[in-house]
Amino acid sequence: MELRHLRYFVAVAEEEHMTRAAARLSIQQPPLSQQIKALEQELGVILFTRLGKRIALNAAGKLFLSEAREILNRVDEAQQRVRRFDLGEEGRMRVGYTSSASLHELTPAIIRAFRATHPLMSLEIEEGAAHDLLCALEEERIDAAFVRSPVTHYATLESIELIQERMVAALPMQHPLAVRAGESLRLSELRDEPFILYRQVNGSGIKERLVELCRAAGFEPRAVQEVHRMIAALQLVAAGLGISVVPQSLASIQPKSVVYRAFEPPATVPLNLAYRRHADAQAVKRFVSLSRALSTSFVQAQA
Amino acid sequence: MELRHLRYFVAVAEEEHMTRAAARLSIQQPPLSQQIKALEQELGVILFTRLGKRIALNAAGKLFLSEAREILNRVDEAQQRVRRFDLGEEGRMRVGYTSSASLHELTPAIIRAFRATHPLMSLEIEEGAAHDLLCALEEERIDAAFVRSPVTHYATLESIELIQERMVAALPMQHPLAVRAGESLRLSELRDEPFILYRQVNGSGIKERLVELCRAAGFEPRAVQEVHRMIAALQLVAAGLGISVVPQSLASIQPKSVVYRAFEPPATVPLNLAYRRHADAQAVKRFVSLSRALSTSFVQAQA
DNA sequence: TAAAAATACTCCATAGGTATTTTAT
DNA sequence: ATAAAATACCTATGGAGTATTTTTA
Repeated sequence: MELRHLRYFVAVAEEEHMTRAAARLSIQQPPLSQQIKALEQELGVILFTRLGKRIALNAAGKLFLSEAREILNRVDEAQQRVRRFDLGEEGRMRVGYTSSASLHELTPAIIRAFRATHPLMSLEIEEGAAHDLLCALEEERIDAAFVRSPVTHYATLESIELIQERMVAALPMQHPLAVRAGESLRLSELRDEPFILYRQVNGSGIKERLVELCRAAGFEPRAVQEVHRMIAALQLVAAGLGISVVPQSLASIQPKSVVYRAFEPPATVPLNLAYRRHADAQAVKRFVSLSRALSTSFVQAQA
Repeated sequence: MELRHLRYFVAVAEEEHMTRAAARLSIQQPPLSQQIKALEQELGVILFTRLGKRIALNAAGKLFLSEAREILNRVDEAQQRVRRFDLGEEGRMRVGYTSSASLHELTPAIIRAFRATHPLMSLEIEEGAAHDLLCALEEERIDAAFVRSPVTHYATLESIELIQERMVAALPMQHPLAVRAGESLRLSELRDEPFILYRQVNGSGIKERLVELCRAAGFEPRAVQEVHRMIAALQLVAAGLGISVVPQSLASIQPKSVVYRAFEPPATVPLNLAYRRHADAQAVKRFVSLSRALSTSFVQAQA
């Protein structure tokens, strides 16, 4: 049995007239009669009662008509769904982000824009540590991730840099360096300071960048405390336990009892969007290009 | 698109190997490759990633696979359903009966037997007056009906006589004729008795038969009361308001205060099974032949 | 080099067309 | 007498087969 048989059957059932049904199907009457006959033979069931000219469904035919209609509808739906999926309009998009990425306004802006432009897409969002997210990406548990770290150690992944965000020193109010708030600072001035850092295993990827920057400035940061979340670090800074270095976007979180100073030359950390190199779902490509577009206009708006 | 494309697609998706899939489908590899290509072209969507030898579903293909499987399953189910329906194994069977028919043990016996032998069939039962049931039959609201009346006035209907049931006189205990209980009676002896009859419009069809019998015996029954249900008639007999004539099977309903006497020669009323003359559903034919078989063996068991 | 998919082409099965007959109104 | 379905037969599209090339592991 082929869909042709179902299409022909539905036409005859609806027209109750072979010749009209044939015209509607743009074929001649005899082949239509033949195909209907072939269908009945394959099923082993008579579907129409032929009373001379009149041709009408019998009880079995009525049952089969509803089945045939549903099948044909389902075929149409399947075609539409796969086409829309291919265009990236329909389907599922799972996006992960690290906590520090979520604090930058660009991340929620991208999510909002994607949701608005892809209303049929089911969009799932989850927060996680950079390493966990990148593993999830490789294992196809998510489709894209906003992270601070590079993806160089993940063979199947690729990333684009959305922005380079400035980092700032977070100092306790009573700290000597806090006096000249508003003026910029050289990273090497923090050489002997006690650092509050973030745990590597659960981190967002910023710690590695910070250590890299310090080494470039000629020293190894001395950690007095390691915390899981950057907000916790700011609270410890406010309590006077040490200093920290955080992305600018975090400064708004903890404005009291903490003084922020920019660096000169600037110390920056990237916000990256990671995805599988050979992601074949169009939705991912759309998400990436939308992210790129929004980040570009964001950078231009700042300048 | 034809079902062939879906069948081929599922085979390739499951085998992840064109040549093996072709073997499974009992065709050669090149036409299979062509059909898959044609499918992808018609959809406008690439379903497989070809990495040299490897051939595997991409994201769109995975979506389409589940759709294709469901469609093919649905086609199989539709075929099975219509075949089973045609055999009378599956479908819907709506049976009506008049109240007097339901009181004869044969009716529930037939229903039980049909239910037991047709477990997939949804069997709907309803009680009603003979005329209403026969109209419902003509209008295809039910498929068969147990009635006492003939179907001669209904052009599209036909009926078989399941049994001829004896009628008995129902007499108040204090009635003169009740003295010789156990002995048979001649119908003409009831010539001057006050009859309790059943209303024609809502009746089971027995009243007409009774009037017919009385006329054959040379008199017109004199009705002192008309009731809707035969059980009500028996209650009035018990109360001494008059006499009645009822099918034997009703005697068990009201044994107290009523004396039953058989007729000689016997007065009988049929139990008929009515259905549409050109009913095309096999289930109806099965129901009729089952009823005929059970009634035959019932008659033999009595003899 | 072997194994598999793609390409090129050929063939034939069958869907569909044409002509005619049958049937019922 | 007409209109429609069925039957018979023919045509030709396209699905499937054969031969070959391309590709990659």
